[in-house]
Amino acid sequence: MKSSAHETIKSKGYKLTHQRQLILSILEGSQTHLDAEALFLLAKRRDPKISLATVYRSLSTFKKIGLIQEQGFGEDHGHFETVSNKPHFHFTCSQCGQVTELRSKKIIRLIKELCQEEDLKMESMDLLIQGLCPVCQEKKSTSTTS
Amino acid sequence: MKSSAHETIKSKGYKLTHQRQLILSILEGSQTHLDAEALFLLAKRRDPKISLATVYRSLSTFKKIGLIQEQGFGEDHGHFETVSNKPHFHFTCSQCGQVTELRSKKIIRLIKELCQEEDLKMESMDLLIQGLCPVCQEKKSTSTTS
DNA sequence: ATGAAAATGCGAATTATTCTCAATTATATT
DNA sequence: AATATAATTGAGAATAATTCGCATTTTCAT
Repeated sequence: MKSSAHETIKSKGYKLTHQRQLILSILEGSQTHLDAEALFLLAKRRDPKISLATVYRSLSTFKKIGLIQEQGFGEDHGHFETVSNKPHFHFTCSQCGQVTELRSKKIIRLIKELCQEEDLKMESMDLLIQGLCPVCQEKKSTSTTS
Repeated sequence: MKSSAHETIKSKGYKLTHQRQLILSILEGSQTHLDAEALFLLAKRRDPKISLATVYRSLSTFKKIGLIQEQGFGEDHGHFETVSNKPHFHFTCSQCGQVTELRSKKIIRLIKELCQEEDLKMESMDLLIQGLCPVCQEKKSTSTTS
């Protein structure tokens, strides 16, 4: 059975400090992808003494043990989210930036097969698709510019 | 018909400077994902006067018009590559960091279908998979540490 | 060729991230 | 519950990455 993130931290020999618990809980509770600064600001509301360096250190530790992943697509600096066991696909509109979550069991299965064929043990996957959302397609076809 | 990157730059109203041509040609010629600094160093070999700021500015322009994409996965800062019409899948080993390129016509087709179902017009896709490469799986099973 | 607007190079300014080190804290052991 | 010890933290300095400001140069339409 999959143990909680807390167990994972301890099982890897890291200490379960409450700064780490706090940061983790913020990441888990957030639907958006936070960057270090945003995370720091949120964390500070619950622990005004927490340091930005600790946020960075925690993120790098979490990343090392696979609790989170960094997303750097189209952004200027790193954004983080917890790794969910359900891999998801992000469609980002190149015009308005809106993100749509997609999912497909079939595709996930095929990707897993592809990895097995190559003898790669998959831990996580993220599919990042860029293009035009329905609204922006509409806009583009309306403004009939050359 | 798809016009070349040069055409794209001009068609978007940007000037085709030779710094931009140089940077683009390096990106196109490179198989790896370069970061701004590496790109700068390479560019300097052909144009010793080029400035790092120009590299950054070009990258951001290219990104805006969709010529390149930024990859920030697992790295500390942004890496870039030209958007190819052939989407590819990256498998990154979480232990050694080695990248394996994968490809699957079937998966690409399914992803396209998925987008069509949702009325999303795809421009590019990138599948980022993380896990253990064969070598690191071997290592892990050998060192039978609790 | 000429002029206007855009892009460049340079260094300074800003932001993002990492490091150092003394003080604190989590955990295993008693 | 108290203690030892090794990891972690906070604070700010140090470093790295990115952007900005502006004088000069270049592109491109005329």
